[in-house]
Amino acid sequence: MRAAQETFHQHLKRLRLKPTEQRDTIVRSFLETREQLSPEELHQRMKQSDPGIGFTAVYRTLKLLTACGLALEVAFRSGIARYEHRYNRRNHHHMVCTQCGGAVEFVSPEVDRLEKEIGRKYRYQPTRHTFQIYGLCEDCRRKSSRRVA
Amino acid sequence: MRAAQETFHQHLKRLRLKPTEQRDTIVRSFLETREQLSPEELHQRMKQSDPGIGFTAVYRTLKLLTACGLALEVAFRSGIARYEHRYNRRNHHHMVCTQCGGAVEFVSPEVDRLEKEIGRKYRYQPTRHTFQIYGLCEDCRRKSSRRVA
DNA sequence: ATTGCTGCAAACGATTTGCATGAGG
DNA sequence: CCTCATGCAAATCGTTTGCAGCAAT
Repeated sequence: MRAAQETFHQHLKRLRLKPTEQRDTIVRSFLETREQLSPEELHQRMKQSDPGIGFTAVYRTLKLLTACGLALEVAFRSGIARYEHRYNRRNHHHMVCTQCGGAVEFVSPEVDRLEKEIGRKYRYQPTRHTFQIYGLCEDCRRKSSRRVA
Repeated sequence: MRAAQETFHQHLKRLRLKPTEQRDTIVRSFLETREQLSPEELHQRMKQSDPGIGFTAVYRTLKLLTACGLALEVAFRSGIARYEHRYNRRNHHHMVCTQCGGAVEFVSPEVDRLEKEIGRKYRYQPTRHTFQIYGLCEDCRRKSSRRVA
């Protein structure tokens, strides 16, 4: 956590931006949360630590976090951005339930291998990828089959 | 193509909706196009076949096409929806250049295998997935290294 | 002092919806 | 006829930006 904050401050310094109370509050809130958050949710979550903080700061800080690699955008539904932090987190992916919106994480080294392999083949320099599986989770499957019966 | 239109009409019938001139025009235009299209682009493309068609019909028809499995949403940049048709198309993925926005297609049977495997493991019933690789294409890499030199 | 930061509200772009009119069964 | 579809314009949603005042160097 210390280290991540350090990374963030380095990034600010590089861009000649200023470390401020609000930015630190937002970053701390963000790093503390294990799940993915929409800007909206993060903003809500911060009402406790500092009720005065506005959307603007949240959006701008998430952008900074993404730029320095501490946050990753994972778009589950198009039109709503979601972010998750990259600090102390294994490289993983999500399987998302299209009914209830819940998600489970899974790890698959093969996907990283594929990224490199395909990149080489088409002469791209790959920097990142998205991989998400959509479907019905067990609970929702049960519920929907019950509805039919 | 015939078959795809048939699928679409079946879907309309199921929902007690009406097959109309405009819907058919939009579907035809969409199926004829091999690349992914944003609703905006599809709307433009139809100015030729029927200049009177509005955004609304395009958006609504794309939604219907997605619902009956003929269209797939592939979100390259968040905030702009893009659709590609699933008719007579191998299951493929995209590698997208973050600089110029260009994309190449690639096919990887492993990804489909992974979908099933992970689904089984976590007791999901997977229906689809997204997999995209982002990076720099050869041209853009050359250009950006030249700029440094 | 200077430069950048903030929250607010207005602006924005993509998508959706309400409504009066027009087309399909 | 009755229902649904259409195009338009207005509404909406998430996100971005301009601005006047505040805070950090």
